[in-house]
Amino acid sequence: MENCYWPHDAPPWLLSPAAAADDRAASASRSHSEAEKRRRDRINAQLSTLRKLIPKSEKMDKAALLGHVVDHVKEQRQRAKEASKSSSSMPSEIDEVIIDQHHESEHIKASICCDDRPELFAELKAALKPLEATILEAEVTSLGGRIKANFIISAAMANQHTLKMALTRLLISSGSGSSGYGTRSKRQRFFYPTSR
Amino acid sequence: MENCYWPHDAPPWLLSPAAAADDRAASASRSHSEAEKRRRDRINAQLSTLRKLIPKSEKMDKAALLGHVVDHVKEQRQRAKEASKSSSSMPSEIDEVIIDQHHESEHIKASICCDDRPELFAELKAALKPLEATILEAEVTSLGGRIKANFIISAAMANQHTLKMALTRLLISSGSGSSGYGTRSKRQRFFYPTSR
DNA sequence: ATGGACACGTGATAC
DNA sequence: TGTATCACGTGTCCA
Repeated sequence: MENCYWPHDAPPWLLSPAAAADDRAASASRSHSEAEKRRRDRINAQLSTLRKLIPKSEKMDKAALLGHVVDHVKEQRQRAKEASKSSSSMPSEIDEVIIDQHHESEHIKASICCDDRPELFAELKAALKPLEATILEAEVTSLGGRIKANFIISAAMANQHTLKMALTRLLISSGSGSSGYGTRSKRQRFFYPTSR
Repeated sequence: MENCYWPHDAPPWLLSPAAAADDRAASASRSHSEAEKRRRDRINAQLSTLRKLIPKSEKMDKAALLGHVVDHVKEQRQRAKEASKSSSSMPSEIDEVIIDQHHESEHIKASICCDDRPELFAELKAALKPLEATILEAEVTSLGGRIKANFIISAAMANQHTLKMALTRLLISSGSGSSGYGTRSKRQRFFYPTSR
């Protein structure tokens, strides 16, 4: 820098000829740096609000902060997945049969939710037998006399309706009380929590 | 830049005297810019992994990306809060009474989980009456014959034990089956979902 | 040509 | 001292 003769200031003996060009260049440079500062401020503002959201992130490097942010997002992702999984595995008060095929594979996700009764497992097995469907995974959760069964079944997509029919039959026979397992109180026994 | 005579190269006629200083300066400047580039790369790497985590963020500005990241974190935080709240408001199969005072305030969080029966509300009210405790909030969730009641009570901390005794008495009278509401099956009816 | 977004090199500063 | 980070101004490309 010290070796430059007139890097920024124009020589005194010529002013008018290139003065206009110099002025325009200086103005452009000024607005350019100002715009760049505004951009930096926007980024740093978001970084600052991220610091408030992440615990113990004061005194952290920018890169370290962002690293903890990615960890935080991934952790929350995992928690959400587990929460939704455990929620979907819990029986509700609503009798239902859900058939779900996805991923273009030959795996069918089936779930049934109904009142529990001793013979249910046997009936379920009998209902699935004629479909020649092999059960890949099974998860059964029972709470307070209600039962929720989630299956992953290897079967052709054409069997979806048959499967749904078979499971729905179990629902109906459950509601008729024909099993003699004992009729439970018919009053509403589920209230959604009052919000706040 | 063009006005500088020898901004980076030393003049040919003097080499030895300040050459050492110039070399050290050049080396320092090089390592400096290299270190700075490494720092930028680290930050941009985290930014890049954040882009993979946030949907539809491929064509986004850096500042816009970070903005969406803060939104994402806030949303997930809210979802986690609601999920944990709705989870804690669901009755489990375990009879329990929980008393919890926090925040150094005079608010006591109390919860009871037991079999449901018609007179439970009245018994609860009767149990709370002698404590002269005013109920600030009440949230009752009932599922499959089980009930979970969460209260926020304004009472002195000294009453915690009395409150716990009163609520535990309700648990015991529930277990004795003296209410004649009907004895439910004693076989285990709750299985935790098989992991994975 | 005008402004936006990015990477770069540099001075300042803290440990 | 060197070795980190940060903000700044600039060059450059793109719409």
